[in-house]
Amino acid sequence: MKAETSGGRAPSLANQIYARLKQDIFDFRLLPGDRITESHIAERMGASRTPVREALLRLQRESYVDVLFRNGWQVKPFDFRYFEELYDIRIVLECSAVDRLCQRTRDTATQTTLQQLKQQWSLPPTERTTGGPTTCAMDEAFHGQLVAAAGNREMTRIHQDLTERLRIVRRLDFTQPARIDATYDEHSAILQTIEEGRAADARLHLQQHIASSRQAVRAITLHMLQDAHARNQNTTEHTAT
Amino acid sequence: MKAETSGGRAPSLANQIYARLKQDIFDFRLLPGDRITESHIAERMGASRTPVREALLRLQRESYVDVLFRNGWQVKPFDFRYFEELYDIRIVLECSAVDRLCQRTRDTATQTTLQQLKQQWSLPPTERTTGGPTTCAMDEAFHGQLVAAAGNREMTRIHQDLTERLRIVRRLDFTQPARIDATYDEHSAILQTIEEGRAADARLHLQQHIASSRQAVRAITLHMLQDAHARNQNTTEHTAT
DNA sequence: GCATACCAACTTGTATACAGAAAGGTGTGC
DNA sequence: GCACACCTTTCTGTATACAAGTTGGTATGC
Repeated sequence: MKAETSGGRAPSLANQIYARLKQDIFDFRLLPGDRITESHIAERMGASRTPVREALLRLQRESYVDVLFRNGWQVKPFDFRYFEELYDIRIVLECSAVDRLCQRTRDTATQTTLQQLKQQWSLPPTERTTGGPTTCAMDEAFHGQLVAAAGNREMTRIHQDLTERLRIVRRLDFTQPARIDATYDEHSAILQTIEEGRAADARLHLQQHIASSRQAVRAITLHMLQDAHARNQNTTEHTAT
Repeated sequence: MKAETSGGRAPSLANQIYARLKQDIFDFRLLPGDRITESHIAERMGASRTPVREALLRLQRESYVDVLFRNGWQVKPFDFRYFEELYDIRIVLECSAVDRLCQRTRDTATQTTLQQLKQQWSLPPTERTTGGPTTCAMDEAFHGQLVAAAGNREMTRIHQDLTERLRIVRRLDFTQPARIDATYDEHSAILQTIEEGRAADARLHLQQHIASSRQAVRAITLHMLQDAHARNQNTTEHTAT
């Protein structure tokens, strides 16, 4: 999972800066709409502009930031339609993966994967994890493994990409205990229907599962964003003068 | 369609170099497996290493090249499975788009798009274009518009990305007159079934259409590649000594 | 007091310089 | 003749210097 571009070596400065910047965006230290410059980041990270620029260009290609011609960079404003579209693509990709899995229920590798997942998600309520971040990572892994099991490596890559982009809003889904419980139940149901080869039902379960996550996230995101904005205005009063 | 990162301005050196390098790969001037260095490209393009590096990093993220740690760059070897996987993802995405269009056949915008496409593709054999590159571009546009009409901008973006990556092999499909004729017929059939709201049939038509393209391309690619390798060995005899 | 033109400070885009590391050739020991 | 070690070359990764251009403020004219 340490798939850096340089291979197994120590991550390059550019990669480190990339990760830190992304984390800053995720943790709302860099707010959507904020303006930033290469020099400031370079100074803050204790590096030169070159690796900073490389990181920013990568973040740009991943739609996290925009460059204004000779006028600095901007953290991309939140676009709810964008995230909902990503959710829809997830539904399409994962449904196709489920379809394929349903056709191959007799395949040994498929069975193994399904058994492993079942063991992880068919737990009684008392043994379930309750930590938000942990559950979030587990949920990501579940959907990722489902797609990966279908065997299309490139589709898996695209799905990982979607997962990355959605993480910023998705983890907010796992702050409510009710949603965590629902996740366990829904995952179990999905696995069960796949195992029985009922493709149509499995698709439906999956579709509803993802849709409800999307629904839950929408309200929370808006709230968090307003909160972060309020906090930001309290700490740094650059509105005066 | 001039969507450069810098906006409406003159394309930056980095973007120019990116485009030229990609064209070199497409035209088999850079063969899969070839080793290249930043300095050589910089010299050949009359620029410094900085924009060359930016272009290479972008090509790397798009799976055209790989970087070998402090040991140059390599044009990625042809991976047929990779291309077939891209074709499969196209099928999944476009089928979902067709599904959505079938649900919205009464929508005015949908009808307009369908009518436009129909006018373009429901031509008698005598009025059809026969030029390979032209037909290829038209085919790309057809499938792109189909996805775009479904309304998911992000899915449209991913589909464009797939189209870009597949172009290197896909254009080989339109060198045979029989395949061009088949394309016209198949596109007409797809549009007709969508208009009639027969989702299942439309999916089937589309699926077969893309699959046959994939099939046709496979053999041709292999042949072209061998050809290019042979030519390369004749012109540059770096095998001796 | 208002509008306009100029100027200075920043910012990105590009070029160049330097450092660390890998590969391949060369020479030496056997 | 063969193997191993060293060294030179070369290449990427990073830092720094320079060029081109935009923005915002200030001063001047009206």
